[in-house]
Amino acid sequence: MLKERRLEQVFQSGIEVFSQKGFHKASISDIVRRAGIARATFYLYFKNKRHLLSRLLGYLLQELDQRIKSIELGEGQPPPLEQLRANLTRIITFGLEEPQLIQMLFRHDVGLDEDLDQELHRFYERVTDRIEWALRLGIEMGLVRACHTKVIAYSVLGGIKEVMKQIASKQISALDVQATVESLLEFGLRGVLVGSVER
Amino acid sequence: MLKERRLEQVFQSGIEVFSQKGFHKASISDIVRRAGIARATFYLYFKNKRHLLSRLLGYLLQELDQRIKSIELGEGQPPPLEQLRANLTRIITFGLEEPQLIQMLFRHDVGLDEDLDQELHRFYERVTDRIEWALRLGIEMGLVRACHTKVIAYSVLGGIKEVMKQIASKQISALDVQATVESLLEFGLRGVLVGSVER
Amino acid sequence: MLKERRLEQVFQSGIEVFSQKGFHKASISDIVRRAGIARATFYLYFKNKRHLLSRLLGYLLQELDQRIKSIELGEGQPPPLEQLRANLTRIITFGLEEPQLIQMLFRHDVGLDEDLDQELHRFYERVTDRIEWALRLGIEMGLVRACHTKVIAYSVLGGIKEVMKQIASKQISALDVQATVESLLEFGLRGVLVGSVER
Amino acid sequence: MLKERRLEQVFQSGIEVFSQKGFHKASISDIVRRAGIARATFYLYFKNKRHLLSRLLGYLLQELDQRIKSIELGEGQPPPLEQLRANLTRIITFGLEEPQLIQMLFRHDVGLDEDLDQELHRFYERVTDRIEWALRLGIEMGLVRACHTKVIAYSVLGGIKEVMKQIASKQISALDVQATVESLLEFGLRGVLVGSVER
DNA sequence: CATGAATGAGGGTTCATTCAT
DNA sequence: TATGAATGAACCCTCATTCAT
Repeated sequence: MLKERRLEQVFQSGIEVFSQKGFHKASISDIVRRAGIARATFYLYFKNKRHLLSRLLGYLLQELDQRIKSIELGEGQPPPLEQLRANLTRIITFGLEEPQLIQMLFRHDVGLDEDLDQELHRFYERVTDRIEWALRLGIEMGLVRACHTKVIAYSVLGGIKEVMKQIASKQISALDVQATVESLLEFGLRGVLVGSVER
Repeated sequence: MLKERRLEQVFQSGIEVFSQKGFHKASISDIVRRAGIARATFYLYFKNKRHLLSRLLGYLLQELDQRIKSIELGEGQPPPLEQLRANLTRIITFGLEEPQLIQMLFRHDVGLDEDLDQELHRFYERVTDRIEWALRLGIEMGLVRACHTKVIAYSVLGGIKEVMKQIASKQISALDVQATVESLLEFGLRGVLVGSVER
Repeated sequence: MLKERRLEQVFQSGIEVFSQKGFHKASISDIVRRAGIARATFYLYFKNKRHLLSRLLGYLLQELDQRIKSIELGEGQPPPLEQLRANLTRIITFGLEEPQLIQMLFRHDVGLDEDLDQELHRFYERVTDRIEWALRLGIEMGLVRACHTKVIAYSVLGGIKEVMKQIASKQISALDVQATVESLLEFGLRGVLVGSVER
Repeated sequence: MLKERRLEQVFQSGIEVFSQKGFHKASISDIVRRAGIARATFYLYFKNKRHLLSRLLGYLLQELDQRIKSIELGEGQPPPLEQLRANLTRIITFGLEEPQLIQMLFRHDVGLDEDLDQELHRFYERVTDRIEWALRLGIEMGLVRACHTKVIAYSVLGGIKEVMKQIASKQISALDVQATVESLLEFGLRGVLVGSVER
């Protein structure tokens, strides 16, 4: 399975180079040099430079997607709050495990390719939709205060993104995943003010 | 004042092109064509392409900075909450007034230039520092719950950034600035759960 | 008029390189080196390599077209035979004057580009159509023997092309244009056998 | 005879690809894909791409050579005219039977390789030499009018080449070989004018 | 000051050919 | 023998920047 080995090398090199230099400044030379292969070999595995980035981002989004599970209600399910906590924990943990992938993601928010832009856009919309849906559910159940769900959803998304970014760039020493998750949860649920009653 | 007129045109063109295409895909041709000047003329006003972006981002950061005033305590000052609300209102309003500048900002978060990166980084640190400082002050005053101030600060920053991004790209119909501001405030102060006591 | 000078230089270099190496083996480097300009300068004048060849062949076909005048009947016109002779003379003379253009033409008979192929095809069809038309006219007038006009037309065309090719490559020492023209005329009109009666 | 089968397949594929795309645009991939063999296998049979074309053209020239027999005089031989007619018939027939080979030939008149050019050049010279020789013989025998034999020889060659080209590309519906041959013969022998006496 | 013309460095991609199995 | 994988040389083209007027 030499071939798979090669592919893995190119993937890894791509992640490193794209996360450090960004798509435009990353040259095929950079990537193949790091992967230890010849220039033309690259094109055996990928149609072109964009194709590699597309594959990498696709993989990343998939991994993230898998870590975000919809809140399920009903008998035998953990309480919603627990499910929320689990989601956050998985995401933050992933950010710690794969900081380069996360950096790569945040360097290519927009503007590379019609298709890629779309894919990213859809991913983020999927996430905000889930958040909004959860908020609406909470409102119906009387747990969540009536609010402008769209604004709050984007706000939540943005908060998580920024924290992930800082974690990925080691600005937050988030070795203590648990504390970070709890901070985020507390903030999102009760805000910063004191005096919120305990549930 | 012909010269200033020229400069203004180039600035405007730069904003438009950079916000639409991003730095790398934006070509000098694009900019000068839109500004109605000759290629070489561009270099009379700017050392190079990055210089223009640098100037534009510098201007933007300055504008943002001006709109974020430190919370001042003491007699004769409006209550802190009011000052917070005023800050948010100014920022959101600015995002509505200058969506292209905001989009330009978010397309160049990182990776263009050592110096530019630094400048942006410093700006965001200044903002988070202020947020952290305010949080700590609130904690001391017994208004704010003890928390991981760094995580919360980034979370707040991220939330505002994301909302600004959506406003700038018209995803949020934030014609009603006030409602958006209140939503953000409520969320940040009390979170989403019901049952928070009124102060 | 420096610009025109430049253009002329590129044209000339293109003719030389294309006629010697053919389109595919000719590199932009070859052309610009010979023209004494920088690589990028080439692209100020031509969209790409094919564009240059296209322009050159277009020019050539136009020149050839101008030298082939339709046989005009009627009072005050030179006799048809004379017009025929004049056409041939102009073409052969042109081949002597511009051997490289002719060689360039014959190196790119087909297969470069859908559009270019079409253009060449149309040119040759125009020529054969004229020949056929002249033959049919001659038959109607009782001057020309009934024959398979299409086959004869292609045969005539081919004969002239081959002679031009040899002239352009100096295989035929056609310094004596007149003799060559007469030979071709005689051959086409009366064939090789003796005993053809004089008209 | 598996090997011969392989070789035959490659030959056939080469003919098809070279005749359709020409040497430069034909890729080894095209050829091996069509032949149903692996890339490297190609190089077991041929030194390189040019080698294949060389072999194919060599074969073609040989076939053509075989079909052009020198005019033999003397007792027991068919009359010269008959021999001429037979030559033409064989050539034209061959063009109908193997149009792709003919197209391949005409796409590579010149400019591929020093050696190949030479070979083609020698072939055509051999043909024109034969034609010239026949013309001179005819002149000596009083059958052929004195003329510039070289020009006429090229003219004859060119006529036949062009007609072959059109036949190979189906532009002339030469299903009726006999008529085409007679047309060519008549034209070459007596030209287009009426009034040539019968021999 | 303003400009159109000119440039060279550099990038992505292709493809004939060879290697290792 | 047969092959898929690997290679490096070469090429076209773009573009930010400078020159000469």
